[in-house]
Formats: sequence, structure tokens, C-alpha cells
Amino acid sequence: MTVSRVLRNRGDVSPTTRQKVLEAARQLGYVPNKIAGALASQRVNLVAVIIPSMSNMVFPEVMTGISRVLEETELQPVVGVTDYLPEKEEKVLYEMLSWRPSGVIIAGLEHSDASRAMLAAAGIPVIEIMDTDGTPVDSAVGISHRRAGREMAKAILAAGYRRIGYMGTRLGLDHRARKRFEGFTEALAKGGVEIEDQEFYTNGSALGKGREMTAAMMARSPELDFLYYSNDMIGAGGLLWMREQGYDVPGAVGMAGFNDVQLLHGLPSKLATMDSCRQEIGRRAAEIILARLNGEDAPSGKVELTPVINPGDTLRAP
Amino acid sequence: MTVSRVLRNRGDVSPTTRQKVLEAARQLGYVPNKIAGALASQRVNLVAVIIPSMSNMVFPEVMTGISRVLEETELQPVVGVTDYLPEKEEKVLYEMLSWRPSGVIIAGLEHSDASRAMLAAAGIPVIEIMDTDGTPVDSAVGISHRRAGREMAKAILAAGYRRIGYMGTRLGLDHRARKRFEGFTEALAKGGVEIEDQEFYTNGSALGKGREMTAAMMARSPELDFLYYSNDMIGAGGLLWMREQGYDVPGAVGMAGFNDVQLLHGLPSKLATMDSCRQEIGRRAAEIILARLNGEDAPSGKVELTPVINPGDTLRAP
DNA sequence: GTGAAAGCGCTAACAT
DNA sequence: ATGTTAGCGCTTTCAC
Repeated sequence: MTVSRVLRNRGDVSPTTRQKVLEAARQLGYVPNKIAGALASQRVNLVAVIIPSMSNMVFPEVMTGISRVLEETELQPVVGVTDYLPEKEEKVLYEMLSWRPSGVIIAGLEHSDASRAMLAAAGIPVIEIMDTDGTPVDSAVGISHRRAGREMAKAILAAGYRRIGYMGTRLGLDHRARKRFEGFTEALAKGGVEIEDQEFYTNGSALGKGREMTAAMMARSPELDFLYYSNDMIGAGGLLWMREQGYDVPGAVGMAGFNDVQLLHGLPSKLATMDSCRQEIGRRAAEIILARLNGEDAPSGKVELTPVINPGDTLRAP
Repeated sequence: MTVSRVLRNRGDVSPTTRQKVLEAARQLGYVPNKIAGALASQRVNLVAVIIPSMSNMVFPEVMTGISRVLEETELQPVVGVTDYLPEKEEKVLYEMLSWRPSGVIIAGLEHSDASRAMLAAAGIPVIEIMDTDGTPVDSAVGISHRRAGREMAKAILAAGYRRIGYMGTRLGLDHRARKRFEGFTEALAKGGVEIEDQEFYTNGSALGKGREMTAAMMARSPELDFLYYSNDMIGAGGLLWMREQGYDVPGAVGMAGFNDVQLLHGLPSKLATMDSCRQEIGRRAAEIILARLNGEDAPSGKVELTPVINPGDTLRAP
């Protein structure tokens, strides 16, 4: 029918009929059925975005980056949440792929075999984000968390700290935190230093957990002169506690977190941290999808961004 | 084909053929095409969720509530973000409805005429969330922000504060903040009190903005004995600043925010606030959708939850 | 218990 | 510039 042509601004349609169709559509409150359209055209302008969590403060920013670039196109992001659970990731991925999206943006490089197989077989651009330590199915945009851990360790050693404690999420579920930890310990080892104490948590109010863990650790290991946190939220909690207790930060004890979450700017003192380039990761990933879909040559393989250390007020100058 | 029956566990299929089909599907890496399925069956297990923002700290919690209940069903939430822009809301809504979802959960009661028309014409359950001050297209689950504002005003007056300053987002875009403000001023007026100073902001790091605005306001109006913030984030920023300046909170100056964001639990002192029931709103909305879809009788019209004041450390006892 | 056939509401290609 | 037709990959219904 001509109607289809009008509604998609395609082909030559006389302005007269065009008007008539538009008018009729409005009157009937017509909303086209994309399902039928997609089935017929074999094109779906959806980009599946699969992330571990929404309440994390890190993924909303990635989403912002993605939305910004997709906004000016036909493409629409559709998000799925995995809660850091591989089985759930598999399920969500399956569900999303069954809608035949035009591309997939998925967090991390670690997936179940089944998930990897699905991604590889989907025949669409697949961008794995956040991390570049590993082998992507297709392309990856992110930072090297191992390197991020190393860099922070080097900065800490350079500043003269030697007795280091670590606090973070229970390793295992969060591969990126694990890799940072590995890079961190590795670089410390090169400097002849070992982590003296560590503590892990699973959930709860991050700020509060940071306080609790820090209090417990300082009670247990008062000799520590540096506290490294797997994320800024628990780090900020720890910092608040340390300040209240009257510790000399960063003189006697240095502290650092990870992510550079904007949310915390405005706290009495600023935790040393490392920017994880979240928004740019989202932007770049969406751009690659877009380029691929337009048949342009987009960087395949890894795109590694470089996180920068922000010493804040809790890392003394070397 | 029998295949279809197997993959959906429907109808009677002999275990033998069933096995064969399953095996073949696995081998081929077969992912069913939901587009075709949806078109044929006229059923789409998607629930459109339309919210103003993701980075807000309030909507992720609503999403959690929704996901929790939808998780155990066939239904999948699909989110769209409007950035508080009516035109964008219209566009996102149109886009989502054209996928013929099984239901819509949309924030707020204020929509463009076109949006309301689309919602009304969609012929699916429509739950407007967060707010109950107005007329829903179909059902609404939320709190009365006008009442929330009033209650807070009453509590403040009851505690003996009289010289009140207000800080919040620029009114207009955020209808719920506006309604709280209206309820607040209204209840103050009943007590013979008027807001003495106010300040609005548009964007930026909320904690930081709270600091800046508070500093500016206290410099301008040192006589104030209470500061009411439109949200906890700026309130927390303000509270940190007040503490640093050595103000006697809540003795000389009381303070309160809104939302009861979990994220802030762990700060040195706790801002008085009001729980906005976010997760429960999400849960209830999803439950209503579910019930409707199952043909059960679900509460149509408004479901008004009751937010509770949490006095924290910044509201002295009456 | 299994197969065959008719559509779902569009788009694409081909008439006219 | 407009109409016609054949699918897209499933589900549904009805036969067997």
C-alpha cells in the first residue's frame, strides 16, 4: 500500500495523497506495528545493551554515553540486567537475541560458552565493554583493569606507602574488580610489597559497608599505612570514618578507590581514584555499532582507553 | 510444525520427537525469532517502562521493584528514558507502543495530549507511577507529593521551626518536586509561615550543588532556622557544609530532604527525609500489570502509598 | 501424536 | 505516482 511509503517517507508520493494518509493516520490514532515491519524487512533498529546492574552508579553513565550517540539515529537501546549472574546473562541474552537486534553491547569479556556461541552466531556487531583483558568475541571497548590495578599500586609505592590493606566486593562475581586486584598485587610484588590485610563484602549500603570494613581493618591491623578499595563508594565510607577518627590522611594513611564517581564530588574530602572512562566507553561502543551498520570500517578488536589517576586529597605526592 | 510445540512445551509431543527436536535445535544454535512469534500469536511479553532518568538514584530502585516481580514471569521490562522532556516522552512512548507491549509503566501523571491519547488507545494495562495527584489514564501507583510536602511542613512547624528556606531543582520540569513544594508552602501558610528564601538549580553534581546553594543561602539569609531540600542528594551536600561550618543542627537549624536514598546511609549524620516508597511502587505496578494480564481483577484507579518521615539527625523532636 | 495450511501486518519488488 | 503480490518465521487451527 502507499500508506507504508508515506509513513516511512520513502519513495515518491504526491504531496496530496501524503497529506490525506497522514490525516487519516492521525484520526485513527494509528501506531504502526513494528513487529510486522521488522519481520517483513528483516531489520530491527534495536541495540541490546546487557549490563550487570543498574543501581551501580557505573552503568547508568555507560548508558548515557550510548544514548547520546544513538539518539540521533534510528537505533534504540534496550537494556537487560544480569545481576552479575552468568546464568541470568545467558537467559537475558537469549531473550534479547530472539528479537533480532541490530547490535549487542555487553559488559565484560567473561561469558558462558553458550553465551559466546550465541554472540558469535548472531551475525550482528557485538561490542564487549568495560574490559580489555581477554579475547573479545568481536570487538571490545574498555580499559585494562589489570593495568589499572598496577598503575595504582605503582603510584602508591611511589608515594612511599608500604603497608597496604585491600577492601572490596567478594572476588569472583565481579571479574573487573578481580583483575584490578590481580594487577594491584602483581605490581606490589614487583616492588617487594605484599598486601597485609584484606576484607571482602557482598552487599549492603556501600558507604556504610566502607565504614564498617575500615573500622574492622584498622582495629585488626593498625600498622597499615594505605587502604585500597575496589570502588569509590566503599572508599568514601572508609574515608569519612578515618576522618572522624582523626587519622592523618594522607600523611599517616593514604587511601584510594576506583571509578571516579561524580556523585561523590562534594564530600568533605576527595578520595584518590581512577577514572574508568564510563561515558566514553558507552559512546565509543555505540559509535562502532553505528559504523558497522553503515558498512563503514570500524575498529574491530580491542579499543583500550587509558584511565587516569586522580590523587584527590588522600594520596600524598611522591 | 511440531518443532514449535516442543520449543514452547505445549501440546502433546512424544518424548522421543521432543528429544530429537531439542538436540537439533542445540546443534544448530537455534534462537527462535520472537518477531515472527509475536506477529503470529499477537502476544508480546514485553512491559514498556518509561522513566525520566536513570542516573537519578530513584528510578533504578523502581526498576528493581519491577524486575523482582516480573522475573518469575514471562514478562520482560524494557526501559525508555525521557530526560524529563515531554517531546521525548512522546517519541519514546510511540516507539515502544509500536512494539505492541503487554503493558506500560510510565512515570508521572503529566503527559502531552498525544501521549495520553496513545496510552488510552493502546488497549493494554497502563500504570502511571510515582504520583497520585492527578487523573490517571488507567491506574496510578505512587504517593501524593502534595501531601508529602504538607506532612513535612507540619512536622517542621511542630518542631518549632519558623524561618524556612527551600532549595531544589528548577520547578516546572519535575512535576513531583513542584507538587511537593506546593503542598509544603500551602501547609506552611496554614501555620502562618512563609518561605523566606529559596534557590533553584538545574544540574551538576548534586552533593556539590547542595553545598554551594546552602552556603549562598546562609550567607544571604542568616536568620533561617530550617532548610528544606527537594531531594536528599542536595540536602546531604548542604548538611555536610553546615556541619563543617559548625552550625548546630538540628538545634539552631533543622534540615530535611526527600526520597530516603539508601546510598547516603553511612554519611556522618543522617538527614531528615521521607521515604518515597520507590521499590514498592515498582513492585505494585508490576503486580497490577500481571493481574490484569491474567484476567484477575486488579485495583484500577489510584493506589496511594504513604510515605513516612524519618527524622534522622536533623529534625529536633517536637 | 503429528502434519498441513492459513494467516499475523507489514515491506519489497514488481507491475501499472 | 500508485496498486499488487509474495513472503518474513512463526502460531493456530484443523485434519489426520
